[in-house]
Amino acid sequence: MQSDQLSLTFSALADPTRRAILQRLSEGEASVGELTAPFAISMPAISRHLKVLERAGLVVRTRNAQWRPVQLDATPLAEVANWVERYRRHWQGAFERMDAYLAELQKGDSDAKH
Amino acid sequence: MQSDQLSLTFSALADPTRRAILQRLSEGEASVGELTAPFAISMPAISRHLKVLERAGLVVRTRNAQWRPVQLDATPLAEVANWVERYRRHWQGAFERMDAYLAELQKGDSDAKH
DNA sequence: TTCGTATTTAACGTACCTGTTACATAACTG
DNA sequence: CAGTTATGTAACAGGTACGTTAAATACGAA
Repeated sequence: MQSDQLSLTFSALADPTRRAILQRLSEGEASVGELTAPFAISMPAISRHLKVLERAGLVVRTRNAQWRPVQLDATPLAEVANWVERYRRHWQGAFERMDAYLAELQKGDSDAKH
Repeated sequence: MQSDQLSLTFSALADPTRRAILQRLSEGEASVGELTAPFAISMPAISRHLKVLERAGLVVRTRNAQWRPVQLDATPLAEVANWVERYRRHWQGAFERMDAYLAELQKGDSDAKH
């Protein structure tokens, strides 16, 4: 019951096979067979992954004779980038605190040596 | 069977309730009860959402008497930002093509009028 | 210790996810 | 048309996700 675009996109991206498919497609369109080859799973399984990606708007499928070339459509990723950017200051803050902590450790360390 | 960090993070983010929890936590730590209040679901349900977020490394839980304050840890989002950035040129490309298409439509339009 | 508050865990139901194999469909090819 | 190739759908199984209510646990206070 999660039909909003962002949820759809995130759950599509949650599967490593689907992310690998997107990466492959970032180098150019491919047929279902070509997309299946690198994986140890059956073509129907890939076909379903493509269906998920299509539903999330991450790929588009055209038709060329008996092939159904698949193309990347990265548009929904803009929304993801947008969403995650709102948290940038938080993780940067965390990294800075980590740096400070490490520096503090270092300091305590050299203190202890004297 | 998806144990890599990125998959864990994406699936944690795939749920709107969990994203809302993160947003709330971005304003400061909160107890489980405080996190439950805005939602129409039970506290056990929220507790399990927190477990998912914790497993993904997105929150940390401490202890304060009978409360278990929850804090945001946005660190895993850095990896998400990193991942999605690799596709920026693709969605920007798509937007540009869209612009070009609209411009073309516009042009054809005014041509037709003359 | 006993009670009240905060939270987690247990047990359960329902639905979805992801893979499989077998079969169906679509389009080219002779 | 009959055969081949490419892909999708059906039916099934096992695991996971997410919600519920009831019971257990942890801690503070009287």
